[in-house]
Amino acid sequence: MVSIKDVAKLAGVSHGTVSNVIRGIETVSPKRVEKVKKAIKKLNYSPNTLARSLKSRKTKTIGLILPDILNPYLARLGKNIEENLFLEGYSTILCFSEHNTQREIEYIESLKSKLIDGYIIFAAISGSDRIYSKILKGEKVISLEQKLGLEDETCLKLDNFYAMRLAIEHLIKLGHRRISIINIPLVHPTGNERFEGYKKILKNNGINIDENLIKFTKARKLNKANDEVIEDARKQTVDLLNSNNKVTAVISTGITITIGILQAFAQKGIRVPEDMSIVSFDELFEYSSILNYSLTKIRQPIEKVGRLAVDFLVEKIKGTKSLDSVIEIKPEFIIGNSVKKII
Amino acid sequence: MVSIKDVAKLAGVSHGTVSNVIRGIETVSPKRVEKVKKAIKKLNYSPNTLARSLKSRKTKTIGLILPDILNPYLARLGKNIEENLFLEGYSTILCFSEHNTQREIEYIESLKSKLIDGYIIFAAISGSDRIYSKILKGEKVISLEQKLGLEDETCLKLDNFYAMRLAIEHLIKLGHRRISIINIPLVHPTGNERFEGYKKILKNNGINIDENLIKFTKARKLNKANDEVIEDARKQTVDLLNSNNKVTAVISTGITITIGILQAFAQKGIRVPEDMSIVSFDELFEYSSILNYSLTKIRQPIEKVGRLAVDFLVEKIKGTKSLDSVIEIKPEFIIGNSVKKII
DNA sequence: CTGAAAGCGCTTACAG
DNA sequence: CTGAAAGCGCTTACAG
Repeated sequence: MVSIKDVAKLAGVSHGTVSNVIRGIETVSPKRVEKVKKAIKKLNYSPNTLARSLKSRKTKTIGLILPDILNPYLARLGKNIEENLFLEGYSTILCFSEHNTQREIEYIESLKSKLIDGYIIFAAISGSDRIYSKILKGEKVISLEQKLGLEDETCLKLDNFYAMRLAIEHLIKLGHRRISIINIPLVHPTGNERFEGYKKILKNNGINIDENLIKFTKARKLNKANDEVIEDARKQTVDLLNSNNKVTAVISTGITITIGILQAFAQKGIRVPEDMSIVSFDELFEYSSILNYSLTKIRQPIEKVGRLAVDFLVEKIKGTKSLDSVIEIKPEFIIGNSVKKII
Repeated sequence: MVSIKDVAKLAGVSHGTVSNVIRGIETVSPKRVEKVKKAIKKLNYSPNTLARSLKSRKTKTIGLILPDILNPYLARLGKNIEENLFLEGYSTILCFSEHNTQREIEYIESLKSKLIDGYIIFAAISGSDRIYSKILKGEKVISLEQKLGLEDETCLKLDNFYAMRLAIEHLIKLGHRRISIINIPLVHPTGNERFEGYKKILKNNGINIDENLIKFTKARKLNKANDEVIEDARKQTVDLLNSNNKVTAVISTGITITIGILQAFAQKGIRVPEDMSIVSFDELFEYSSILNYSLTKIRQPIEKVGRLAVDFLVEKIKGTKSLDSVIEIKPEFIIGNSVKKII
């Protein structure tokens, strides 16, 4: 491997000077810059990032931790973040926690020993674990969807209350009052917020809460696959449909749940929107074209979240700006034709 | 940051001894091992991987380059590889080339300067570019799906001829003779192999090639989105359906194409399998449950490919084994009910 | 403007 | 069995 010394020798200068040329330090005379550049080209030299990082304490590498990559929302978010980091000159070490906090810890330990410059973390289950504030002490962190409870943390999350309001008020406007929810487990902060929103907004609109219309998928066990969540959602929906409760609309709190709901509908011969209306958090993207109707949905602005996460992290690393601790992102509401007008 | 010297001081030994303890060198006396371990725990010391790598020339980091992550096949493959690498103690730097060779090159250059231990590469467009053999000279590389033309390279790819034979012979057995193909562009080696297989196997079965039944999606432009491929496939399928050619079955050579085909079917009111049969390379995974029939498909054994890719790469890095240059993987053939029996 | 030198935090022969 | 020392390939004051 060709080192800075080889370049220095060929160019007839000290290796400190070569370093200065590479780093664009202005003090080097034009002739020497020329000679060094020629030598670099001739030797096809590229600096050893490891050595550079050892001294400079910057690795230009970011750790991105996501629960998984099969969920299309997470896949797009991950892709978007990686892309933005690339544009900012950072490499991304991507880690999939498989919704497993223990694994997440292992990843973080490994990343720490690599001296990465910062973290973007979509936490596995519950960010309330105090463990994060210990192992991530002093690190630059952007958290997504849920806070980790760090001292200096910026969290980007959906405004779940607002999102739920969009969904429910749309349904009410079209005449629905028997509105079911298939919800993420409450141990998950997102599940909790969406559920609280559901109850409060119904109340605000003078609709009583009916326990029979409220269903939950089970909390994820370690390594619980998306397939199991789908199956949970399917079962809960079948339960819902089997009981005599006059439900006219279902709110799905996540795309994996939506898939389970649609399975149940298919199984019970329920047509959308003729027999049942549905509003979904998140979306099917390419796959949506397989349906013969378009889903009314709450769209998370992935591009915006990805861009903000990277911008904020870069600012944090540079130390140029102090930031709010929680930034709530407003969703878009996309009206398809999966909701029937019943008045 | 606490360094090996701090540990040495606290333990009252030289830092070389600390290093030996950490690396599990047997020559250190038990008492000192004890003292060092205590000091490490007390200081919460973890070695600086950068410094270690600088000397040892091993970074325990692998670069994984994929065209994108939204394609569900690639997402699963990526996840699987990352998981296997994690189990082997490697971190994964994941790079999405966006089907763009230029970007791929930039990624490789960046990874090289990070002195990563090896590469797993699913090349963007055509691996025939001589550029790879230059920039990857001397690196440990496993290529997926298509060869890069390196001196010492192990390539894992689907046995496309065999896969196509399974598809066509199944169709023929059920009475189909007017079999269309919607194909990946021929510039892509995979597209070429599948198309050659299509022609040869039809011929072997005494069926003449009919140009009217052969359609291609357009070659990807830089950053061409999956949506555009879907749209290409939809258009080609509509063309196919609009011409009077008595087609009874369609072979899709990839899942993105399949989505476009299904869009066209929906648009033209074509029911599967009543009005048209379909066999698809790759699968819809979770999304398949949205369809009211199950797709007959060629399933790539993702777990096997992921496992093999990592095993082979680890062996390559250790230099323990010399490997074949191309390893062809047999697919599974999953019979659903998207093919109608017409005899 | 330039080079010699110290140092980043490790690993790794080697002398004792 | 142990420690002193060289060295990995850089960066970064600092003296001249």
